[in-house]
Amino acid sequence: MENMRLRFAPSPTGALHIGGVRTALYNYLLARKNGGTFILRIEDTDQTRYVEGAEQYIVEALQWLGITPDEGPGIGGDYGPYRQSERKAIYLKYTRQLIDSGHAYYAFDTAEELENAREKDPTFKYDAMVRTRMRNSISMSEEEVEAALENGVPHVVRLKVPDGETVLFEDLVRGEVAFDSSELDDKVLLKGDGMPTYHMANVVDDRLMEITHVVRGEEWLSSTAHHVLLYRSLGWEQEMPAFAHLPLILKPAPESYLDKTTTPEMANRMAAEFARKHPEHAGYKAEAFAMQILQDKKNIPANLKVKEKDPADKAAFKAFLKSALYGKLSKRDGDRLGFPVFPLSWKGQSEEDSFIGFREYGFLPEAVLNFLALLGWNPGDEQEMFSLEELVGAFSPERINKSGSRFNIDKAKWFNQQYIINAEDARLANLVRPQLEANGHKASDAFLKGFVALMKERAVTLPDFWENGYYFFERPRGYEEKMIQKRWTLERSEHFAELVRDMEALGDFSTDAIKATAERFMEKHGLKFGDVLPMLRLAQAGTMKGPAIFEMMELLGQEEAVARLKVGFDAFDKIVQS
RNA sequence: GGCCCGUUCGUCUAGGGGUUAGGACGCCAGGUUUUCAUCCUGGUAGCACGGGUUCGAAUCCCGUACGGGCUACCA
Repeated sequence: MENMRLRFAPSPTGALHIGGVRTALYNYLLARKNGGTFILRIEDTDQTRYVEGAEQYIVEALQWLGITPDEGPGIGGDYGPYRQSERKAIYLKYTRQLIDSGHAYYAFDTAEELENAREKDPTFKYDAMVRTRMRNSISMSEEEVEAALENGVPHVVRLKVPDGETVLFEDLVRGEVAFDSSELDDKVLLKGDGMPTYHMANVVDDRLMEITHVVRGEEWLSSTAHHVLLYRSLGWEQEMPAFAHLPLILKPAPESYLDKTTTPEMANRMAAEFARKHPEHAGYKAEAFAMQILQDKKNIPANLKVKEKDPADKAAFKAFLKSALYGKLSKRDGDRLGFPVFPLSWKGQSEEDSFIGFREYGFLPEAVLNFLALLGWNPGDEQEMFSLEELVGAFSPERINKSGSRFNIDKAKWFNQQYIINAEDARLANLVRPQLEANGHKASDAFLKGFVALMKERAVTLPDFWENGYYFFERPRGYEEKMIQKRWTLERSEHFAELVRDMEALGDFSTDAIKATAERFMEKHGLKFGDVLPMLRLAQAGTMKGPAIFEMMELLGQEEAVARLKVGFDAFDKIVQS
């Protein structure tokens, strides 16, 4: 298709959720794949939910991931402005057009009146049936309406949804979707404060910005019928964009994070949260029941069926547990489960509203991208590793899945490990340097590059470099005693003193030379690799885990490596003596 | 409750009338490695259920169950 134009249209209400990032990614991929345009549009029509810094966050997050818009606020483009708050006059114009053409009407019902109506009848819907008995320009006389408008009576504008029509549209992911217009309510188009609702602003902007494809989350599927009606009423049915509704990202499967130790903890947390959120059920001891359900993991879904005969407390707790365990991935899940669900860290007004991001957790952007791309889409072959460029080439909306996918942090970590292993040493060195500095260390570029080269196969996230390899920068904090008790004797200690002298005398402290020295030593005293190398390792690192010991010693340098041998072997003596 | 969408190993998924139901993560075992990790080999585990259509159904149809979304002057 020529001139394909797609947009990512987030609302600046806080940190951009990982699901939003995926929506942005899919829009970007589709646009790039077809040589089209990718637009960033800020949907800031809700003044009450506007959050300072959220727009900046969105821009930064997309930038970190390399999902760069062609048009947008701060970028420019021929279809601006790209913030909806700056387009008020435009929405007003089209709202008037809808009123004039009889597709929309003024409604003067107050929020309280509507609330009351809903309280009386929970199924209340502002539709063709009820609009004739509400206070609006359909039920009122022309004079009454004019007077109300002139007197500044607060009002909204609603879409006049036709009765008894079938609204059909083609979804790129789901195929044909049908709604009976009698089921649809008269959605508010223009709010009391003069701002448009999502529905109005979205449709108007998509048309004016000549958007050809709307790719968005499944939560919009239900209101798409309204949008189709809006396009029709505005006379834009021919230019209506194609729709693709993405499946949701769901919470991780409880089976993946619950084990013997976390289950009681989780049960207590769930019970506490339930008590906090539902004071009406205070006194109900939920812990025991939560344990019972969580322990029998395989049966969670079946068990969670809420039966009417259950006592109210139990039924309410079951329903609560179900949504806490399954359902859409939420902001709080990150903290609760100990991994990020946001691209970047976000510092909100409170602790409650602050979250760690993938970047700060130690993920590489390409790993996040790769993981996210495959959550709800697949190329149809068995390729798993994709660069952004490769994704552009392989992407096709037809291959987007219909059902929601559970977030799986283990898979994300695996991708990250793969990308770390394949990353350039110089790049990793720069990413790791801040951690050293935070711990009061400095290192040369050459040393750092050597360090990451030795450690990168052992790092899943960036902080692992420091946490598992701190001993490259400071002396071991202690020595794992088990191997020392097993292999070290005072008799051997005397032999090892000889090895220290040999190492100290070495003119060329290269890996090969160190190795040759160690081998000569072993041969002379009838020792095996297993007798000597663990001792060298422990003296250098304090732990049995780590990279190749001779290479490690070369990187540390002769002076430091030999010093560590001396200090270490002395310590070993004390350990076996005590 | 109503409307809409969905359901293949624990998870992400391929497969869309005849397949030993394939791959990846995880887990387990073995190999390589002085250790850990990487890497390699193998294993574990799945078509929600009930009807139908058909010679034959994971695949098509209907129903049920389950899951999700929407049901605001929020997006």
